[in-house]
Amino acid sequence: MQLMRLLEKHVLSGESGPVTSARVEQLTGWPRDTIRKDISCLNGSDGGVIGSSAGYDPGLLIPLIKKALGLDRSRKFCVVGLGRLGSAYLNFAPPDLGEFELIAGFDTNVNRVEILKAAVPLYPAYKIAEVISRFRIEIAMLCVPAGAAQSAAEKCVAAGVSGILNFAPVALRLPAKIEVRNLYVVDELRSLAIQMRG
Amino acid sequence: MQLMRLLEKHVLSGESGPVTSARVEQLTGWPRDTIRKDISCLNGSDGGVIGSSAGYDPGLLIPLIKKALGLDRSRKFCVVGLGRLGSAYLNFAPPDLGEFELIAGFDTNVNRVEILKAAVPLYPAYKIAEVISRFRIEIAMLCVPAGAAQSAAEKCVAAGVSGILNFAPVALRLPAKIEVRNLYVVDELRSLAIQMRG
DNA sequence: AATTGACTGTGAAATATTTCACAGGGGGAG
DNA sequence: CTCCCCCTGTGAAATATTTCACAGTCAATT
Repeated sequence: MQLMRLLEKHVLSGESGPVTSARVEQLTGWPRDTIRKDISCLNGSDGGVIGSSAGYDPGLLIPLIKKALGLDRSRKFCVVGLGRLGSAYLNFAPPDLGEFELIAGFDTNVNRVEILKAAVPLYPAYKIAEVISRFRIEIAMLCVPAGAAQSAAEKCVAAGVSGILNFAPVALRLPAKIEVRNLYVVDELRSLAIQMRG
Repeated sequence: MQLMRLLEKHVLSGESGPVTSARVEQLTGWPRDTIRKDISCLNGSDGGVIGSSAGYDPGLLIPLIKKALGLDRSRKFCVVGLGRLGSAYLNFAPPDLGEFELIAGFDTNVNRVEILKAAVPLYPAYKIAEVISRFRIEIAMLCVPAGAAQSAAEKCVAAGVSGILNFAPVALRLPAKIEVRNLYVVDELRSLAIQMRG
């Protein structure tokens, strides 16, 4: 009932025309029954129905999914730590604008801030508080080294960020109301290895 | 029953002495009951038991989890595409050796291959087949641009790779026996936003 | 205009997972 | 030595999810 959150991306994958549950199964590996069941949750209780005998119209389906998941408004985010990982994401453009908006990049190394080129302004780390609160940035992508992660996260939170995408292999300790999502590459390798064992 | 795959990392998080299910709950947010239940699956049918009234001994628990999940042997992997993202992971050292072993890096840009410094040998892309099969590399971290992902993946697979960690925002089409794990940053942002909506 | 085929919608059945509740058991304090 | 408290282990109950089966619908084709 909630995997449909991930559905979107694949449906978006550059195809046009209606999408069938069977096609989504091909693309994602999730059973078509589950997909239909999930999508059917979006059907209005008034009997309004999304799919037709031709499948689903992405132009109709995707906005509905987004609304259901609360992804129907833009959120501002920033990149903290402009090492290789962080700077890789500076050039990252979300596929359709209006969902997430990259506002700024930060690094303690003033040289980097001055030298790097990016489509958004870069600031030295001491301006984190100011910039985050000025622009009302909601999300921080944390790309700093493990040792710096906790304190950088705390700064962001103090400045008003309420969600963190954490690339540092560290379990952050933050107030419970702050949402954290960890992207540990080792864990992804592990998960992959487990799938492969099957 | 299978979330214990993710358990490891947090238990590993640099503490010594026994770990209780309540502590794991603090660290991970997963309910302690679930954790106990999951771990109890590892208990021998002969009545042998892992935990004690003090909690779990990580030195005992972790190897058991690894064995249960098939993570008790080393797997070789390589990085394909040495742009900012790929080169970021060249310096990436898995926390405990013996689980994953980085063997090589590849890039189509011969300059990069020559200039970049890394702890492992770097090769031009045309050597992918040779190197992967020579070293029997099992996993490829795919860090190439979206447009190059499909063909790079096919090369790796043809050379013998059976698992791919895909960082390119593209749905790869590969034989079903190949395990693919996609790391789409946008999707992670989305998941985070959904959690935040709660 | 009727027939065929492919697709969705959805209750009901089958599974899987999570939560509960409580029976041990061990360690430390007194 | 005994009591107390905090732990695990685990069946059973409560939920949640997935799978099934099939009725209903649209579109294209003859």
